[in-house]
Amino acid sequence: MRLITCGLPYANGKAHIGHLRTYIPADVYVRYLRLMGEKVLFICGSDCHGTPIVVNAEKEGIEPRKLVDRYHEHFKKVFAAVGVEFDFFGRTDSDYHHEMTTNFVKRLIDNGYVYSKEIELAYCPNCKRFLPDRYVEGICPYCGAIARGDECDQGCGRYLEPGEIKEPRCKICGTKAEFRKQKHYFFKLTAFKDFLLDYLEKLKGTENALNYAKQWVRQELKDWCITRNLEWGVKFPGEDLVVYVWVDAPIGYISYTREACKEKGCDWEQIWIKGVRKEGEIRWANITHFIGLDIVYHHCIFWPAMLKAADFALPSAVVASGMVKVEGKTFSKSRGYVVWVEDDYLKAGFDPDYLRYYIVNYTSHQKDLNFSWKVFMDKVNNELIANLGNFIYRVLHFAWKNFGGDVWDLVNSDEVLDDQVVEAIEKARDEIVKALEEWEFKVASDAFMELASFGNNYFQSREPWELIKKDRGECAKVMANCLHLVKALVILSYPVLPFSMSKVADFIGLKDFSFDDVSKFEKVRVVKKPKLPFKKVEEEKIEEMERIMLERIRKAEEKEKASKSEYVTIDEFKKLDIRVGRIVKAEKIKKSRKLIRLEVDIGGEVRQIVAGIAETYEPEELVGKLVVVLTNMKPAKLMGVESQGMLLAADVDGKAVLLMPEREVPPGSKVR
RNA sequence: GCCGAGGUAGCCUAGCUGGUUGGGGCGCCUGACUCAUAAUCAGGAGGUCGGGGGUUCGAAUCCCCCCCUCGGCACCA
Repeated sequence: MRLITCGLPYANGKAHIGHLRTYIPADVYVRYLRLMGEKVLFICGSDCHGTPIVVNAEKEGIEPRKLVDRYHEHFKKVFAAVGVEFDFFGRTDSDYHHEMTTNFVKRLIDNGYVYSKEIELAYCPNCKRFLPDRYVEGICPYCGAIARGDECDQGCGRYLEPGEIKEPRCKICGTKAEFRKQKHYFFKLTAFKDFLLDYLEKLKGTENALNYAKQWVRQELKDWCITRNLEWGVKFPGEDLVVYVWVDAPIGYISYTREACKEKGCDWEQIWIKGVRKEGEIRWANITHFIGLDIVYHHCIFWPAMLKAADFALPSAVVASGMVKVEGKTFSKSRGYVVWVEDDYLKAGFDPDYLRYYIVNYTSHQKDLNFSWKVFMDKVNNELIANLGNFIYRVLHFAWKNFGGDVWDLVNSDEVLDDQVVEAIEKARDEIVKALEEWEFKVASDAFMELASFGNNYFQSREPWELIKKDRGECAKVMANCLHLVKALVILSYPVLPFSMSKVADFIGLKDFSFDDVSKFEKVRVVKKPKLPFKKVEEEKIEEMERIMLERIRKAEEKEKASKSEYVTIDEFKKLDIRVGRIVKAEKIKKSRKLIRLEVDIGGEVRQIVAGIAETYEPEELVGKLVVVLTNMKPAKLMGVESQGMLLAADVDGKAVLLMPEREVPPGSKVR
């Protein structure tokens, strides 16, 4: 039994075209393997833990599980709708997964690969808890931008070590966080450097994944903190901590396999523990991981090290899909360059097979894929329909109309197939088999498109529409060849186009087919009135989709503008010259209710400042006090008196309460 | 900055252990045909193979420099 997995979708948002770039090729691959007679288990499931889910659930005021329920069901629905058929689709917040993870972690501990260490972590005194990952917000010590979690994602992009972030604040309540020591657990990743170097040399898969991983391992590995301060997650044995989500998520592959095996009656330990063969230090399992480029590190480094440490067998291949672009621009949910599978694609009524074909056929699996509605329409109408669909339909329709679907009465069944037809079919099949070995799904799909093209050529050059008038027998012979081609095309393209080809298979009474049937001689008949296998994509519909996308991009731009003006960059903040000053003189401005005229020493210079604080303060009590002054405020006249600065004060029900330094400082001290 | 992957006609690409006129598909132009979802078939136009230098009898293919795009640079799910 061979295991194929897909990276677990994070149950924190809806499915978009970026997800499908991994799942659809994986599904295509599995369907091909099955047609070739391999026994395959295809599993996946939701990744349900981690801080983003907890943070978002908190924002919505619901339990994390509720949030997870929502997206878990969403993904299940979307996968079914686009024909990605997993044997099992689990979730990591299930009991079976928790049990598996706990046992796995215990094995890591028992084998001596886990140790504890005290580290300093941000702690919110208000919420009375440690702030893991995305719970902290602060200032990047390198560039001064606002940093989120342990990453300066708005500014320099650097990763921040625990304790490095300046002015940490709790993301939930906004309280200033403090650093407190706490014991955490680390996985001895460094112990696996040589092992990983060896493993990565032998691991199969796409180069984009393997090269990255090798480069990382050659540089420097660090031990890996595998615990977090959260309620939501798998409990770390004996502590009030949960295991880091990236520890428990891949273990999902194992727990889902076990559940799938319960249903299918196979042996999960055979797959994950015994493996298929041993080669030096490595015990290989027959497992292929399909993932996105963003999680190569976890699958090629953490994961094999964990498996090795826990005494499991190791995956044999990691296949990483390239990035997705939308209308030529880098994929971005926040900027509107996104195609939501359900809302944009499925609800608009497009055939899922079209998207499958586009994703598989646009370019090599490893390269960037650009999704454009215009290109989508062109590919579907000009390639899928004009070539493949047209050939199938013209053959079925012709045979049905002129022969009632059965051409065999007029054909001597032996020697009826043309050599060139047989050759073309075998060539296409061989190319597909070879392409799949290299995970080149475009090459595979090009092969059956080329066969369809051959079919059109064959049909055109034999002119059955002329033959039918002169020689029905000859015409039947040509059609026998064409029907043979249709059967081959149905089988060879079925993995990419399962919905449409199932329908076509039905027209010719083809059931339970496999690659062996591709070149096998059978008397193919049209058993029911054929219908068009594909419906054309309408130009108006595409224009509508483009409008929707443009509108979304426009809205995103507006939103970004708005949010930008809400934030102040450090440079903008630096423009403000804020200093501590000592009030040397204070008097009420006559005829005013609120204004007090002050003379403030801001370090060698005395400024006249008018402040609206008379409702809260008497002039007498102000003299001698230290206050905070914005000194480069544009001067303005109030009640005829010029104010050359502004006192900073808290607004309490419309009344000013002055900010004062917490201890004696020299006037002129800069505030920052 | 460092590392990786790329830059081949409007678009997607093959070729890259150097060797006859750089292949194919989509689009475009012309013609043919009508069984077919104006589908199909034949023919054609279109490329200084990112730029520069070098090695060689000969380079898209090897070496050097530069430019551009995308991604990664780790405890972020």
